[in-house]
Amino acid sequence: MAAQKSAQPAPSSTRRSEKSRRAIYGAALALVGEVGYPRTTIEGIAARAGVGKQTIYRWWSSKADVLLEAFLDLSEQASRDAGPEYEFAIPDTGDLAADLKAVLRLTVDQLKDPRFEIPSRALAAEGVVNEQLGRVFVTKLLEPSLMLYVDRVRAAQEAGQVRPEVDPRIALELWVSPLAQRWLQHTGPISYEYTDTLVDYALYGIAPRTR
Amino acid sequence: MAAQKSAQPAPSSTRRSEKSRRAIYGAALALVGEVGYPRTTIEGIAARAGVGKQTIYRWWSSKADVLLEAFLDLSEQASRDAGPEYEFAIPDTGDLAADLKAVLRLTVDQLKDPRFEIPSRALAAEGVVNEQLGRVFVTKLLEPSLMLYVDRVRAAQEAGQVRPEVDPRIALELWVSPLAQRWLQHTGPISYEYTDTLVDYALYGIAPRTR
DNA sequence: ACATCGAGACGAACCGTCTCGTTTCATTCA
DNA sequence: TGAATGAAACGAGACGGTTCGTCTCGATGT
Repeated sequence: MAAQKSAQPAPSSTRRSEKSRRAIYGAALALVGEVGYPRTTIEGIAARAGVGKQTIYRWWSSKADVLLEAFLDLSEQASRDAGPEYEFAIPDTGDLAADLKAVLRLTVDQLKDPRFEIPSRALAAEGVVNEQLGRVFVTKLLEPSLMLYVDRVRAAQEAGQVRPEVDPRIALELWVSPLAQRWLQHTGPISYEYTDTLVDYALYGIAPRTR
Repeated sequence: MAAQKSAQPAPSSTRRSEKSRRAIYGAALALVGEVGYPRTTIEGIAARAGVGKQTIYRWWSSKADVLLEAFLDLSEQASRDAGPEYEFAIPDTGDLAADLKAVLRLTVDQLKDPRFEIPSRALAAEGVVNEQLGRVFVTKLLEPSLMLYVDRVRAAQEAGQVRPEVDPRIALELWVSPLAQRWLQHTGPISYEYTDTLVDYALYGIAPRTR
């Protein structure tokens, strides 16, 4: 379960200090939350963690890389805390619209949780400009969540609630992307009413229903 | 037409050197294109523009601010080049789906134009993390384009092609946001087929059409 | 034993501020 | 009209401060 290995680091060794690793994660997340991403420095993280700078440079390639792993660790920890065998998934009550609305409401709450907001904003921003990091961010954090929607949409297709020729991977973007963009770029407010509306539009379209 | 005034700067005066301003815009855009945003520095811009650092600090508050105005200037210039009285708008042939698909295809092309890609990526990224700049970016660049969709959707509503209770500002996000997210976060490929599909899903929904 | 550890010195790069003379330009006055 | 004037912006770059990433140090711990 543990041991994320990044691309380049891998100097070698099992002598690595677990205590330092955790202290670095904690310091990085704390600093980003307190002073923001741009003013979070490697030197600051090292000092706060009570660690030599070399210990950071030995195992990570950049500030963004440290924060990415710290955030991945936080996410894993959070999902472990949510229950030992609780696997997050989208409910299937048979009513696709209701299920999607329920999950999106949870997402809205999570997007507003300050514990997640600043680090994920920082990572998303870095990913926009740094394609390599962006791909890791998307692959490890975003894509797994999106696949849950793919599964749920496929189930709905089998239940005849979604047209069979619809591509689930594109369909999910009809509600995920608008929410993501409003959050990321501050292009509009985020509310339960908003996400409910998105689901309705996505399912039934904006054209008149009786053609 | 000229004279963008930023929020704070305003030291005073009409003695401002137009030549320096343009040289700074050019240097900023060139550097961002060549070495990327993070390695573009104020000192670098000043040197490249043949300008003293103070001249930059006098008129702009940050690297992001310089680049934002440079990009705004580039956009204005581009739309002037596109024709003296050519006002960009969404066509209205009476066929909403076709009109949207046509405009989105143009957008796809533009998103892949390297002249725009790197600076707008950099600005979008900065806007994610820097809310103040983000709002200017959204207000001055993004929102005006989105309003064109609002107008077109409203026309479609009057023509009975879109349900009257639909909120046009939310409707447009069904095709704009997915495209924006794929581009910004590299979450998927961008193609004409993709945007065509988005329009179809948005207009008619993903649920079976005959209920 | 030996690689990693905490600590911090080191030069380089930029930061943002601050003088320098120099240039530019609106105003003043011949 | 058209030279002289003076204030503000200008190019250049020195300056101290911060952070970078690299590099020694013993000390630690496995």
